[in-house]
Amino acid sequence: MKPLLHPSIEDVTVEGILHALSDPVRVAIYAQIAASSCPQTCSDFLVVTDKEIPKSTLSQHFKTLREAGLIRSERQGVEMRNLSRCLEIEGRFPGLLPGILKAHQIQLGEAARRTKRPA
Amino acid sequence: MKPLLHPSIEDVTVEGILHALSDPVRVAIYAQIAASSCPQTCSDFLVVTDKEIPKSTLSQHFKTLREAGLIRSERQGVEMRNLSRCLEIEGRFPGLLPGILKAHQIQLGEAARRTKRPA
DNA sequence: TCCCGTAGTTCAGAAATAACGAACTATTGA
DNA sequence: TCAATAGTTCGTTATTTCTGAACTACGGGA
Repeated sequence: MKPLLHPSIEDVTVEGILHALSDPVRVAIYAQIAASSCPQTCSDFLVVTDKEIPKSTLSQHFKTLREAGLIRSERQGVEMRNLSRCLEIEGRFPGLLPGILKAHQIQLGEAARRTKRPA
Repeated sequence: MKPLLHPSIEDVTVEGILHALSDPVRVAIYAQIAASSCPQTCSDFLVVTDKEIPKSTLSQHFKTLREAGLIRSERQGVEMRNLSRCLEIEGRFPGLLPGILKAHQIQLGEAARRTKRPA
């Protein structure tokens, strides 16, 4: 099995980051990894946004996030620990990730309000 | 010909914005429209990032930006004037676009420095 | 040591999306 | 009315994404 690919921080591109986070499932995954202090496994996300995700699809999503430079994945025994590279990215592109995550939060809040008080 | 579609600001999504700006050509177009005080036409972008873009492709790129809510396109005589909706978006997702545009600028600056002093 | 269970990756075919040339529509000016 | 300019739409081709099935990797018993 090929070793996992982690781009060095200077190879990370804005387009790559935006593409990785332009998918609702991936941005939800990334937001949780970035918000959590302890690393998250893939299996923590078999259900995202009330939707079941096949594990092969999930694996591809993690690959996309990893190769965009957003997360670092390390094998820890039988499972894979994923943690955010937000500090590195903040050093290179200050404000980018906070802006995206904040916007994501706002959108989540609006959706919650809509379902709570429907019309 | 169908009238152009402009989503109302509450229908604009973070994912849509990120997807629209995850393409190098589109982010370059949008950055120029956002930076310029006067509206820009499609034809201003037949060459972007030193690459010729076929006009049908260009038209699709503008459609993507438009339907993501990033720009407003208005016919003015024979041409189409495009202007940024950044104020509206800033009202809904504060910091999102500035963060992305700033990161884009940083990346442009690095690329320029690399080609000026190669190796 | 040899299975077995769990966690995740890889592969391959199908489905969805994007690119672009050719044909079309809309507007202006001669 | 005709020609020229600016963009859009359509249809085909190319690329990307999704997902089930098969596979790899590691850990823990018997």
